[in-house]
Amino acid sequence: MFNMNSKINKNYNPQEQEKGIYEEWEKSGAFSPRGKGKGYCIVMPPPNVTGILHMGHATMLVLEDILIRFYRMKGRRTLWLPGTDHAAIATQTKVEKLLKEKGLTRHDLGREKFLEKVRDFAQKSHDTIARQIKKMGASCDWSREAFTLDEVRTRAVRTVFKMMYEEGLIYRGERVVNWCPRCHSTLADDEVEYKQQKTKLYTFRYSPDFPLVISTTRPETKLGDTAVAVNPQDERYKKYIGKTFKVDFLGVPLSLKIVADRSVEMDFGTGALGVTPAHSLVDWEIAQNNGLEIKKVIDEDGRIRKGFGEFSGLSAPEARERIAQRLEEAGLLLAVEEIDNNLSLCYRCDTPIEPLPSQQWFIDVNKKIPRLKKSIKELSLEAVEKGVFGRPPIRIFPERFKKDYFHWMENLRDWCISRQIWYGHQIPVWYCRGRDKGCCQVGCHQPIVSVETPRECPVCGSKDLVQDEDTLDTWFSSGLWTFSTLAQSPEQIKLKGGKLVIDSPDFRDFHPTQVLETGRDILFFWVARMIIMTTYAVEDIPFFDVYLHGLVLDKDGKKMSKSKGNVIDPVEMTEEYGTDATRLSLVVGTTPGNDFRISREKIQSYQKFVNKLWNIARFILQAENKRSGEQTEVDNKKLTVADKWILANLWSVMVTVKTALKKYEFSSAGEVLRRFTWEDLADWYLEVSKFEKTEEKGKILGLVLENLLKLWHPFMPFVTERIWAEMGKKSLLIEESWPDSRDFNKWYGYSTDEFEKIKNIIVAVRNARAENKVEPSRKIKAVIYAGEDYELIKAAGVLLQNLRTGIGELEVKRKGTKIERAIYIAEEGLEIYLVGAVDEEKEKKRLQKEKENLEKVIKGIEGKLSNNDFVTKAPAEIVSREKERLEKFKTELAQIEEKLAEF
RNA sequence: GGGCGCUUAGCUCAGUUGGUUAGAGUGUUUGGUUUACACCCAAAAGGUCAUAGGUUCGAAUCCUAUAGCGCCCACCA
Repeated sequence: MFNMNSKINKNYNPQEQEKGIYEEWEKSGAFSPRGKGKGYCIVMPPPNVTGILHMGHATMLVLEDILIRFYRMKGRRTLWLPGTDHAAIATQTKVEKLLKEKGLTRHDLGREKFLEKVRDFAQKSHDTIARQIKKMGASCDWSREAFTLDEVRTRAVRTVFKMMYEEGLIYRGERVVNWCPRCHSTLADDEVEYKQQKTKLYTFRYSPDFPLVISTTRPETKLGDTAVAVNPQDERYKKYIGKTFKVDFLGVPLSLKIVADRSVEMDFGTGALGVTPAHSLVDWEIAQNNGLEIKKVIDEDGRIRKGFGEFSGLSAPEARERIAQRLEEAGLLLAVEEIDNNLSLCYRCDTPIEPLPSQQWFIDVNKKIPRLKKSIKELSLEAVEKGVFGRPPIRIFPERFKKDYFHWMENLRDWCISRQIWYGHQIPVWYCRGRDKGCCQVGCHQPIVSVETPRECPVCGSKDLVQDEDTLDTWFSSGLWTFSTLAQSPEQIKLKGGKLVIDSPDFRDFHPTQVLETGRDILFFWVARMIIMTTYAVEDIPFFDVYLHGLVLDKDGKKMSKSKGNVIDPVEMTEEYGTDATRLSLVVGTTPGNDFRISREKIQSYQKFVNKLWNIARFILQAENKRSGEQTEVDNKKLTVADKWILANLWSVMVTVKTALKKYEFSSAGEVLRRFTWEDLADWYLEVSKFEKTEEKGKILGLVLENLLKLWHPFMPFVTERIWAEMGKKSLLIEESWPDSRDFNKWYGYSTDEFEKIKNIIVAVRNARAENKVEPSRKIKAVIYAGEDYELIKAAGVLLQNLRTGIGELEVKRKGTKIERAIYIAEEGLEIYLVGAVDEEKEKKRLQKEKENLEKVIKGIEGKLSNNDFVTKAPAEIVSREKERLEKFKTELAQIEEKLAEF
């Protein structure tokens, strides 16, 4: 057993405990699925191997660990499968930056050498990340750890690629793509970022004889215009539609067709749009619809290509200047104005994007899959809308994100999956360079798509094959994550009856996975793509539920970023305040899907809580004066009102926590537990137990602690496990079973009212003393006229005297006469006099305040009850409750008024 | 331009299907070496629930509009 001290320290020290406890868990095998229960699986969103863990990762780990520990304790056969993502572009960029410091580029090293460097870096990152995941207490099954780029996952990637290719969903084509001239790679639509900025809008004529005037922010691309588009409704231009004009644009001949397109806005600029099919996504589509010629002006380095007169060879910005200047000289430039514009930037390096036509691989999202008679888009929409393959619809928490999902999916365009970088899954396509049979000339580009690396061309038998240089978009491989991780070896991944089959025990036990938990910013990047890939390939949903957490912001509500220097490192926090405190701070007080702030102060406050729990345990273990592991039955007949109260409350906490966790309401579960622990247990019941010494107390305290530790364990695994050991338990808490409220149903029947009454009296006495400024050390005499509650108050005398009320002598009667010159409390239908300590001025003030309070409430209730509509229309139960309350307050008011009359 | 979220105590946030005098943490004030904890205990102050309408017997909660803040999507040539 780990680090057991004979003496229990006053303060809990997480640093001394956590490592040993984690090792103990790992050794026990508790992280691996066990038993025969129903499978419950979460596949961990794989952190990128680009460096270290951040608060977002920590949040993900904590939420998932809570679910996993909860369901594990509930007896499910639980698997949490960890892994990392190679994050192609991000990782490659990181390494390129490191090289740049030495004045090198990846081309200086060559593909193989460079990849070696990247793999090295990735391995180091991975090791750091794995260590950090453990530090957070994540109870995931390391024996099944996966990597998006390992052998098994590669097999899955290639197999799905081949399927898609053979079903005609993957095609290679020329399209306008987002091109980063710096990275020399394409970017997916959602990898493009926009920045608001001022740009010049040039309004000009192509040539003196051309009838239309157009506006543009990018004159340099106008060299490639092949049409001018106008709105079909536009009266000004209707007469030109369909005509073609030959013009001389600053020495470059253009042939411009006038076409109609609804996307052209009549009131923007001149209402006429110069169409540049090669360098604008919108224009490309107009060109497709009208069969226009595509003329490429800018090359992959961002320079003007040959054949454009004096402009060839210039960079795009240079060409822009030059053209503006020439237009002005020729008197064709009519206006230049500043407008707000969104500049497209590469999300990795902030370089302006150059839309370019280029040969890329795409997934067709609208083509019907022959096997399923539906398109990828239809399938993915249905999976959330009404369910597919006999599964219920995928549930998204919080539900509002469903709308975002639908909107995104409905507007999804063909997915460009090729990237011009080296790190990642190289596209499993080979081209034959054999010349012997004349069929496979260089450039014939008849692709060979294969899972295994092919040895020879199936057509000509040539062995001179070359693999496509490009790699796949990183989301292609992470899109397969929920099922690719459930294969243990490449051989288990097969094609059967057209669909992909994972022939493994894990897949049978754990797919579909239960819930995909991740940051709300990843919904489109990843969650949507998993739904696409899984429904397509394995004909099933990847998960039943999606839970999205918000972004972690700094204490000023700003996004954390290295450049702002406001990053709080989660691991550093665990070292400073303990992992349990860090975990709580990421869970309690947050709302699903909403961003939340984190600060040292917040974590610190939970550190205090952890310590509080530690001391609660310390007290209970001392009070019991034994650390017996075993619990004995409590004798129900010997319970006091306080005993019943704590047990009944514990019962309802059990139920609340269970229901909340099942609905992913982490925060409210934690809140309920915190309240019970600190207020009910520590502030009240433990205090009671110091004075109300009954035979059953020790047993009850032990029972409460034991169950409380179980309920807290998913949230604070370390400290609870440690206390569990202190209790002398032989087993590990992680392996214990969740308290089933049904086993404690008798507690449900216990009334809490009596002890609540005692509590209220005690609070009222403390308050009255404080308001009268009675010195704390001064004992006073109390006389209580208890009426029907005589027995109850009599029995609770020891509590009334000891729980910080400063009551020395206590006299309890059924009724009696008024006592003058005493502090007077009318509470719970009782009359309480604190004798000999009254400060007339203060007491008068206090009673006055009481009176005003009561009058306000009474007025409110009377208002309600005098309203005929309320009495007739509100539920009878509400009305009678109000009546009762009115009675009670009126009695109290009368008592206080009578007392006030003395002054 | 389209959509979403937020606006509740000085600060950070809860507030489940409308129903006691709207809660917590933190901060503030007052007072406490009380044999688990000063990382503690007790008490208190502090809110026209953004604004204006509406629905309802009853609204922080449902509806409409407005304002401010934040985010997402689309993108304007």
